[in-house]
Amino acid sequence: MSAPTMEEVARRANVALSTVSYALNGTRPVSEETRMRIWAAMDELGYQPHALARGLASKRSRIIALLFPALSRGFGATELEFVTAAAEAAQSRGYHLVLWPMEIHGVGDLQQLIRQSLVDGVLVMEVRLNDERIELLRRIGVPFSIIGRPAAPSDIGFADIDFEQTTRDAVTYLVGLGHRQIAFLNHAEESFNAGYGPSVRAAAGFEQVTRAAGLTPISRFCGDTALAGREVFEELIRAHPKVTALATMNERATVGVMQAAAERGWRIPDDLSIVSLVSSARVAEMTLPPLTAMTPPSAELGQLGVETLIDQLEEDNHELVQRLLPCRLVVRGSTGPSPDPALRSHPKSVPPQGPTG
Amino acid sequence: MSAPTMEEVARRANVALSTVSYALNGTRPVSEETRMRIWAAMDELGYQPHALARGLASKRSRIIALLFPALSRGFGATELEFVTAAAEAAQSRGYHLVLWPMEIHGVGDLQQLIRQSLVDGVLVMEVRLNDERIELLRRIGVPFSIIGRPAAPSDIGFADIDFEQTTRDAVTYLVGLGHRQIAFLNHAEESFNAGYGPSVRAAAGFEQVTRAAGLTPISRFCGDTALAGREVFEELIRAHPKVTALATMNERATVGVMQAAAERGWRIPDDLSIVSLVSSARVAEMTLPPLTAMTPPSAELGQLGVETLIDQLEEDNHELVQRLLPCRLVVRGSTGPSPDPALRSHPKSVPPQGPTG
DNA sequence: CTGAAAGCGCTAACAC
DNA sequence: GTGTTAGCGCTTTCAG
Repeated sequence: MSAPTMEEVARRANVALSTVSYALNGTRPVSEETRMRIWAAMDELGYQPHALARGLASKRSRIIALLFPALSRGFGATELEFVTAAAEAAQSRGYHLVLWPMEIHGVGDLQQLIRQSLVDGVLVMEVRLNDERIELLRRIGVPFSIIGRPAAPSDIGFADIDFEQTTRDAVTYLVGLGHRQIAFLNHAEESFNAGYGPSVRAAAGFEQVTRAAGLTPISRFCGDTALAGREVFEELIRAHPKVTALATMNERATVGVMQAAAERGWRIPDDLSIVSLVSSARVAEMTLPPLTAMTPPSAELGQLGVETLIDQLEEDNHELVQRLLPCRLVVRGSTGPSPDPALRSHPKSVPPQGPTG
Repeated sequence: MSAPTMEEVARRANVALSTVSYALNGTRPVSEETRMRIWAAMDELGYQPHALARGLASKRSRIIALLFPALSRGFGATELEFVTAAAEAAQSRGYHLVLWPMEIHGVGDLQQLIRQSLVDGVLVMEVRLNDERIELLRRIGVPFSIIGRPAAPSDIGFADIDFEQTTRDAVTYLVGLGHRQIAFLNHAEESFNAGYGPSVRAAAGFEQVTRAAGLTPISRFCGDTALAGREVFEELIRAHPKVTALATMNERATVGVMQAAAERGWRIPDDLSIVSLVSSARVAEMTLPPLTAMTPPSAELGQLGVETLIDQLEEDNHELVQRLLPCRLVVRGSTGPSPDPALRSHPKSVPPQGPTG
């Protein structure tokens, strides 16, 4: 009933217990013949090494922790894909992935968890520019890699979406469609000020690309809600009536924009083009028309994050991996050639109408 | 630098190593005074028990595995919320949650994983009516609990959405709005035939409630894509032109329905009401109008699943927990009073138009 | 190339 | 109440 141990394997193969260990781990050469006998014994018994015992003796648990902020903003299908990919990558390298949901500021808990010596390393996601967790991890000396980038990532491995490039690509695409007055709807101002990476870097990318194209950058902060989207869009259009295209950072706000546009009698993409920066297919396909979006390489990031970490754990002189991956443009129905803004209808004829009306 | 051990704590508190262990686990009474000394020593040293050593000695790792199908259909925000809740529940009971992404049929891998004695129990999600994993788990003798229900769940703990009740509630709500011709859009026929629980049970619930209300049940299978949604809806309306309300199982199909309705010139909810069965807020709010939906109790399910499992692990004579939780109705903009079907516009005037048009 | 044996840090008898 | 000690199943010296 109980699982076979290495000792039983050794007895059955007529070798010393340690020889089985060596054969299993390749830590020391073992003659072809004995190895065969050992293998045979192992699968006759259905032997699997005991993970805890192995970890205790070797001081390497082969478990890594995925640290993620509990139910935070913007946690959706994209992040799930990421988590899945991370777990699969870990598994395929013989590791396990444990989930540590945790408030960004729950640094005390983190330390406790790590002191339990359960994990060899930590993968951190949703990293802020100045993230307490990074500093703590570094101080404790646990190997870790991160998804996202802190302010000065000089000496840590990371994988991140290239938000600057993504934003540039999106705007370049809009410019290619003939749009000249392009606005950028960022996350809320608080996020930006708090140094939230996507917000800060997308803004930088937008500045660059619009200036490089000889356009005037128009941008707004906007809370991650439909209501905020409506309000900000209304204000934006009043201030810049000639805007014909929008790049948005948040899907809920995007829906608000679409509502507001519809109430104005504007059709998408005929009167207004919208490209959503960083939207998964699942979400982008929920709107009418479906959103042209920059789709994040979630699976690649998850895999890359894990690989980076494991390399670091296994190789002594590993090279530091720092990778930026841009999102892929997926054209759906929310973008089209630039209209002549002067020909669009005016808002006065359509009474404001609630989303549930 | 290296973590303090129990021995150091014992020395510092002037007690035997075992006394520290007893004080820590409450396995044996320890006098108030010594316990205080031990506690003091523990937090002066910042002691945390070594998880692997403890697990090896006690034969209980305090790790549970979450078995989930890798990137399967319908895996989204809802499931993520569930996973997060499960991880939090585990953490708050002193357990860790490891992720085991795995094909439904990768039953051999499951066995290997379990033989490693890494986990005390397994939490299975996305359970099919006849799920190979359940049978294997039972045969191996690992404690487990499940989210979802297999065909004959007589002797295993589970937590599941009450799809029958959920569907009844949704239809009852529509009936209350005056609708009399209500159609049900199930998942694809293959899912149903494969015994996919949500599909089978929601269908049963729909039958019951419509008959009880003296209505004729109208239902269709429908693939989980917008295109399928459009096609099935068109066929449905041709066959049953008086249908004024729809209950749908899948969000993508729902979007297709909304497209098709819009092309017909029908307004939602004025000409057609839609209630989405089992949609998270995040997704339901992406459409225009936002979807009235039955929102799954994801967090509760995750927590319940973990609690059920841990109870089973810790108590000897645990009672079998089998819980069904209905979804909560959240009214948004896609439902309203029943229109007079005769007054709705006819499709001929509006040319068919692609989703990206 | 192989074997013997000393731990890894803790739990749980078994003593007193 | 507390102390002593034999493992848990494996890795890894140290001897051959």
